[in-house]
Amino acid sequence: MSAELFPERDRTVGARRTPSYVEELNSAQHRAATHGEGPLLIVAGAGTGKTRTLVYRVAHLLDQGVAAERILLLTFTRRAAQEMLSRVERLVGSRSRAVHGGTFHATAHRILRRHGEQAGLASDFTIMDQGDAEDLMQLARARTGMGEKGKRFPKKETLHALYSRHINTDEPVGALLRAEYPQFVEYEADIVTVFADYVQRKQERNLVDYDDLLLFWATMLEAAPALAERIAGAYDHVLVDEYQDTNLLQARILRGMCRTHQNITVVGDDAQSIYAFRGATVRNILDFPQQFPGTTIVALEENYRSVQPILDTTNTLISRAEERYTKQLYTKREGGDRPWLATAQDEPAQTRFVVERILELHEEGIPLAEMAVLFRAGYQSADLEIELAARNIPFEKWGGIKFLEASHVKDVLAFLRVLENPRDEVSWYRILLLMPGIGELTARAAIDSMVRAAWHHQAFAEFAAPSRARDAHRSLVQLLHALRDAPAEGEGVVGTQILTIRQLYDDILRRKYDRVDPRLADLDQLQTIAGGYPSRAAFLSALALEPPQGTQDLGFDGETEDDILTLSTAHSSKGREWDAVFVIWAVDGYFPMSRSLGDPLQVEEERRLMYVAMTRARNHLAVSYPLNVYDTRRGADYSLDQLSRFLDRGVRDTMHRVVVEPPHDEVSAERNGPMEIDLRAILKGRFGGS
DNA sequence: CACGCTACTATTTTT
DNA sequence: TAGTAGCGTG
Repeated sequence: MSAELFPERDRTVGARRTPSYVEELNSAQHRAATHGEGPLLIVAGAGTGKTRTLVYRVAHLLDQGVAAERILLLTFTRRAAQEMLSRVERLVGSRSRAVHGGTFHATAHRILRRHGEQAGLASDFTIMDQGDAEDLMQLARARTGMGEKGKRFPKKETLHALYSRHINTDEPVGALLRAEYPQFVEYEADIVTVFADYVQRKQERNLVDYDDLLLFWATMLEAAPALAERIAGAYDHVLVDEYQDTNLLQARILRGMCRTHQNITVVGDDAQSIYAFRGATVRNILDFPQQFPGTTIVALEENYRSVQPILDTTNTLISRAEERYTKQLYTKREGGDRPWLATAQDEPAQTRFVVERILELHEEGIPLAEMAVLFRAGYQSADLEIELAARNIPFEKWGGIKFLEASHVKDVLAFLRVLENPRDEVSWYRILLLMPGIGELTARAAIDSMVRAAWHHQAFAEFAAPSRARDAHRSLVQLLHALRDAPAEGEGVVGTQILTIRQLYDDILRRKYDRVDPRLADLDQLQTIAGGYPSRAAFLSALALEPPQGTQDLGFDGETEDDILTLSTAHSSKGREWDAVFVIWAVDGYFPMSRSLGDPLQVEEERRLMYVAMTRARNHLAVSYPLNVYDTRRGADYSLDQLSRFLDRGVRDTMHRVVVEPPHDEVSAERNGPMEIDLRAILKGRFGGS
């Protein structure tokens, strides 16, 4: 109607599908979404509609006539990228599909595949995930003879972490050693030798690690003007989510990408910075206005997620933090209960509390999919997982041990990798050691002979294996031969290749492991996943950058449930929200972790992590902790735990205290008189058990 | 030289 | 608990 009455006015508003920003955004969100050119910093507290604002901003840019393919949206996780892009599409339709969105690493990968050759990088490089990189570091450690310095020399994980920190932060190795690993300071020169060998090895084998992806991207932007022009020139607007979790290297990339324009939008919350361990620095967001002069700052403070009692608790918790953009989150959401603080006798009691409360809330009509249990570290949910499985409550676990880290999966992938990149020493080594009759020395001899043959195609076939390894050598040659002859591209080829590998490998697996079935099931799953990729190369790259979240044990296969409880590490919970959230193991030494206690900065990060976990809740929040922990690390005895230091007096005052009832079987034992004989303890005793 | 056995140890978080 | 370093045996 009004369109007919005011045709002119309608035209000035723009296309009909234009979202009505004013109606759907509050004034701060609106200001951010419709910001014009120039740097923009959106300081967005938890639950303040950060994603919504960013989504509308992309829509706004499209409406302003910016071509979709000239917008680059960088996020921290794949999930965030997918969610953002699909929400933009829902808002403005398919024209948004050309928006480039992804993680820093995935975007770097795309750019390197396209422009890497002009920077001296072979286009068929293989991406190593963290485990691969550590294995290669181990090789460097062993081959440089540094591993034999006695037990004091850092392990491959430590070496890799140190190397990665160095690349991501630009801090000199010596400084990092003094700050993080004072016990290894004396080995600085040796460590650098190992690093040099690692880098050398990486290049010879045509391998690229996660850090290289970012480093090469940044370097091309900074040191190759013509190349930088082509890379950065592809985009007119760059938007970055979770900016508080970027590191110096990523900041360099952003400066490079915005060298000709200043159209950079970053969104973040300094109170949710939780990735310092991988080089992220909250300074990036605190110093953004200095880095990009003329920055417009917009703060989002109205929380749409949580009820006020939850905000009271989380606001109090984070008010203890030191340096930050001060925000006081508020909400118009009335009512709601205070968060619970549940004291349990021990771990089983805590588990029982969580499960029973989940069932209770479920009875009240909250779907399992709207509930989550969060914890500091993956293993902390073990007891809960067993109980959930026993009670047939379907759950899905995020974070924790990943599918690809399982050694049997890595074994199978090693075969594919060798085919894809015959110089992949790490994978060769892995495969060779699997074979009966081949040990460390034979494996090294085989690799050395391949090196001498310049990794010629037949190099392995020509290797003169010692007699005890003859059979193994022959069957491996046959297998690789068959795989090389197999079609390289087309529907399902990778799955077929895995099937071929398993003709050899399944027997090895049965010999190597006790619990065979779940592992075989994992390989079935790997085969299924592989079926969706057109080529081996595509499959391997995708695995490094987009690891599947499949969990092996205790999963619920068969009928696919759609109402599933979420278990997640606090880290993996970032950016998500649920109706009801449980935070378990709120014990000093667990959350915060004991390892962080020596460093005030790390304790602060743990506090922010607790804040992230607790702010995921919309209506119900329960924090729980067991009083006694049976902990083998502290001797074979129960120890008394202390509540997490983050739940100090002031925070507790905003919460509702609950004490978990003792278990039912003890109650019934009391009814029947004292226990005369403990059958279970006797049985355990037979095996010298605990 | 491979391999099975035992003892030990270190155990976050993610791309 | 699981992965691994070290050791003894065949």
